[in-house]
Amino acid sequence: MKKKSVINDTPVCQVRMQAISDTMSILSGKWKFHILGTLIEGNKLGFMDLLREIDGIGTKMLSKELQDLEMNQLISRKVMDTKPITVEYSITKYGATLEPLINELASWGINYRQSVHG
Amino acid sequence: MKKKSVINDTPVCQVRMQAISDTMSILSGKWKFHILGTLIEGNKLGFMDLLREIDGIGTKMLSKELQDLEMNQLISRKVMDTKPITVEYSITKYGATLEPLINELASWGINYRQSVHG
DNA sequence: GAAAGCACTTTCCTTGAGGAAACTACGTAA
DNA sequence: TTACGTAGTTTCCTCAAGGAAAGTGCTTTC
Repeated sequence: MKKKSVINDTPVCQVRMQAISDTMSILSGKWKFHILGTLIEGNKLGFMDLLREIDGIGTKMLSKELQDLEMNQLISRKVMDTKPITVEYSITKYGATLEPLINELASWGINYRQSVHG
Repeated sequence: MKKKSVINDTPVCQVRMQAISDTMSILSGKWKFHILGTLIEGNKLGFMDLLREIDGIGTKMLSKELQDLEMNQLISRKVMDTKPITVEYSITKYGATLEPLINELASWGINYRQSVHG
């Protein structure tokens, strides 16, 4: 019989572990943080704006990641009634709650770089 | 000629974006946060302890992820002079600086779950 | 001397993430 | 009428992440 875990076998740990998996699954992939970060900085942006802002991303991935983020209510998509139709992507109120997390991620990375090189 | 980005074209944004990529690259994969979280909770743990604590992980991935984390100075590996040799994995001082990030990740996930269901 | 525990490594395999390029569709400006 | 800008979708391809299972080497216990 397999031995049971000790540390992670408390309800609080299970919930925490599950929560981390949830968050990482919602924010999975190479581009989500970049898109969210750009939309937090830039307020309202079109598809082509995002394509230009986010260095290296292609149309397929941008389109797919935007759909994912919209599905999870982190960003909103609004089709504007302009001559060549334009789309406005913006961060939602809920998406904005990720700002502390993104800041933490960024500042940890900056410190890491300094401690490795400096 | 390709238009330039506007929002992300400031040095501070470039640095932030790079920092986020750095952090995510160090903490990439399915298991790093679970391993780090468990070691923060559990202090000193052996290979088999971790295998039991982290639900679903296999020996190959555990071994590989532990090597990654050790290489990046986030955990330390100490071979003990016991009869069947045992190994003590523990979080380093530097690895412990990830605690706020992990907490933020966990609490965001918990809030997300509540706001979706509750 | 057989089994079981520790700590891994190796091999083989599948799936999915992600990139490149082409294509759709509509409207405007030159 | 040709080109450009908007906003994507579709197809094809590759590579790396990750899982399963078996093997390695050592030691202690039954």
